[in-house]
Amino acid sequence: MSHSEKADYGVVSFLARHVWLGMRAAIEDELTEFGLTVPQFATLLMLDHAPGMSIAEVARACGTTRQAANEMVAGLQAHDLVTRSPHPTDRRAQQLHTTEAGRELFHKALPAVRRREEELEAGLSPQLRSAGREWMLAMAAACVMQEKD
Amino acid sequence: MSHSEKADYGVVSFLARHVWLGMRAAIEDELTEFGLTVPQFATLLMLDHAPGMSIAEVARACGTTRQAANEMVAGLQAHDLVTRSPHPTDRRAQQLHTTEAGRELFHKALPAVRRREEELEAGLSPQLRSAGREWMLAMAAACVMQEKD
DNA sequence: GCAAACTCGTCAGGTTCCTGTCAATCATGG
DNA sequence: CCATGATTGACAGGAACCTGACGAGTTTGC
Repeated sequence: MSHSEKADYGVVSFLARHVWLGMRAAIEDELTEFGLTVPQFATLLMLDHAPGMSIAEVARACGTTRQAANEMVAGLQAHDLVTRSPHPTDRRAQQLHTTEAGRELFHKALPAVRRREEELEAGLSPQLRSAGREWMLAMAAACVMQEKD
Repeated sequence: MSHSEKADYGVVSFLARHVWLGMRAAIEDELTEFGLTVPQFATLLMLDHAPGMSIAEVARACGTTRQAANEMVAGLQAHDLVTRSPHPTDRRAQQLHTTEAGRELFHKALPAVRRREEELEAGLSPQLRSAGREWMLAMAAACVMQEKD
């Protein structure tokens, strides 16, 4: 009761952390029914919108490292959900593509995740939901600004 | 440029994750000058507002496990920033208290963290900042609701 | 009063992720 | 044209965290 409302007193970062942890637990609960982990789902989300990404690009988009992304993609590859193929022009990089099974599983999992997120936001007004997204987009942009100092 | 603005397309959870990661990197950068890690600072924050908390209470407040909190407190204890003392009534629990050095270090680190957070929010209107907090508080509350199902 | 259920701190084991490094490859500037 | 720097994927090693379990202690319900 008190550990989530006043514990982060005055430190916005920890409030953001609690939101992320809570939402991750929610979508993790949905994804287990599809045999996917949260990072794996994130990778499928990226590859669905931008096929042919490399490991490094996925890592940057997910906010993790190349190694973690590499192991995660290996897991997806073991389940025949994605494929690695040599990049046509860059001989260092590998193109990642979702398989037919990967796309099918992803498009079944995505609605479940979206629905769960909407359930969490059910009690909020459209204005507040929009403002929350606006605030997060602005903060994310401000955070990437500071990285290049 | 594009990896933080459209990558989370439609999935709010990942947007929240990027915000948390960015803000954590920011305050982590400030805390290294004081020799503190982010979880250690979080623990000092909790203990400053509620002295005498137990390990388990700190773990719940920080959104982590008893073991992680235990090891973290051991680190703080090694630097003489907190003390463990037996609980007066509950013989299982241990009371955690900040030492004088712990309070002094914390009250030097807290303004640095606050200032860094304000810098990140510098370009936002007061209304948007307030709305962001309101959205996160509501989401955190909704997430703890779902946990007891 | 007492047994069952719960919570405390702790230990062991395993998983996940990160840092640091490497050869290979691409990009950039003189 | 070529040297320097940056990037990609991979490899080791370690740090941080979690799950599962345990004895000890407390709370709850009958």
